[in-house]
Amino acid sequence: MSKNTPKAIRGTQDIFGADAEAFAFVVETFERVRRLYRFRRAEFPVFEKTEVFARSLGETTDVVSKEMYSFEDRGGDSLTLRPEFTAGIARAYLTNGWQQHAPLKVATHGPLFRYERPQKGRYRQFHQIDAEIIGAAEPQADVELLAMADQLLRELGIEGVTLHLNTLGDADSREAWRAGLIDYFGKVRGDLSEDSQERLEKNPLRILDSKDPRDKAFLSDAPKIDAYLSDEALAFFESVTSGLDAASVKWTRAESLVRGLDYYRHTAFEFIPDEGSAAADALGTQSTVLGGGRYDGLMESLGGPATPAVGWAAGIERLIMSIGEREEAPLEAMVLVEHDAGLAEANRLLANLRAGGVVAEIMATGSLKKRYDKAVKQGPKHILRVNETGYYSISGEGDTSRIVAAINAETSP
RNA sequence: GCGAUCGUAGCUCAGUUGGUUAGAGCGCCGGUUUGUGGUACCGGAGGUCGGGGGUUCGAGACCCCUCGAUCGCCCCA
Repeated sequence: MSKNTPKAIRGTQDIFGADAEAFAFVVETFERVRRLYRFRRAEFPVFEKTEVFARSLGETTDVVSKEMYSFEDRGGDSLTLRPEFTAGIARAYLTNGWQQHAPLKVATHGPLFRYERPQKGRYRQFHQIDAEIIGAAEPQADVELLAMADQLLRELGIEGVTLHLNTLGDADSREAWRAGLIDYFGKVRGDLSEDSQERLEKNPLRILDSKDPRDKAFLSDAPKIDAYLSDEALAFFESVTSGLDAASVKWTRAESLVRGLDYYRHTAFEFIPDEGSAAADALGTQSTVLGGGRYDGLMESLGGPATPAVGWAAGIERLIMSIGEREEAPLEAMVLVEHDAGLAEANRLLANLRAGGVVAEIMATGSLKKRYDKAVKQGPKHILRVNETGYYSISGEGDTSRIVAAINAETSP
């Protein structure tokens, strides 16, 4: 490679071969499952006005303050490449008058952008599948959304992943809990890690999942959300869990599972690989494979009416790591042109084979020996030989009926 | 933003305490053998050793800077 060949942008990836097949498998499976649950397909802009994210995520969050790809366009507007789906979908819901479709179930997928240090399972351009239910306040929506996620993971063949479930309560419960945590951790502030001392100011809930041993000593006695839940919030959570049980979605209570963003209420969840599972090994420390929650506070932050909603997103790259590589479609028929005079006949054959649904390739360059060598290396089930007089024989084991039918088919006009 | 490890051919890597024209396997191209199909053999192309400075008679190797990769921390899917 010449030194003046431009390199790829840090944190981006060129996906090819078995990984690309796995990527397609994830998207195709998601599309199939999403139809079963009647989620409607939607596409959204890759960039939005910066305020869409700044207002919904909160100016002080790490994502907004230091991880967004923001730029000024030629008209002087500040735009941002989407760092997540939810804010843009909320904006679309409000600006398009989609209240008329409420409760609206939407599914989408595509690239997202975050200026972060790349590491295992994290990229600056990454890809997610995403599902949201907007305008539904009932716990039934949470149940349906989670059932869909659970079925998707199973259909992807991902084993050893468990739904970790928590509730953050309604706005009042959440605030009271937050105050309780600040009070509790504030008393031992000096003994906390530097990171957690900072979290105490910015994001006290996050202290709960600190990995620092200095913090862990205080976690077991920390106030629990359950002590602050209103009757309504508790009833909501119980409806969700009983619904999951009825739908046989396995889950485990995760009292320290929280969300960094303020707009989350009630249900919060992540699908996390069990310790020691193959998926856990494959994912390293980026353990969460699918996560989401209820975000009843979001629409108002964008100037819309109070609108309840739940959603989740899953990183396609992480799903790929959990399911491993996928084979490309096997080659069924290799048309081997022994003599250049047979090229026209070979092209006729190829057209017929492919029209008949047969996976076919042509080999027509190099010496005769090279042609056979290269043809064999591609592992075709059958080789169709063509010489200067045309097609003359087929070799290989197994059923050839589809191929023979295609060979003999009338040439399409 | 912080830390650790690493960057040699298209790919995977070797390269002894610094010492002549930087190597191997695979892949690619050409050829020989073979029964016009997986074999074996012969030959060839392909590297300013990530980039830039420095130390030295001499740097792929040592030092500094920089870019990138990988794995952690923060944050998060």
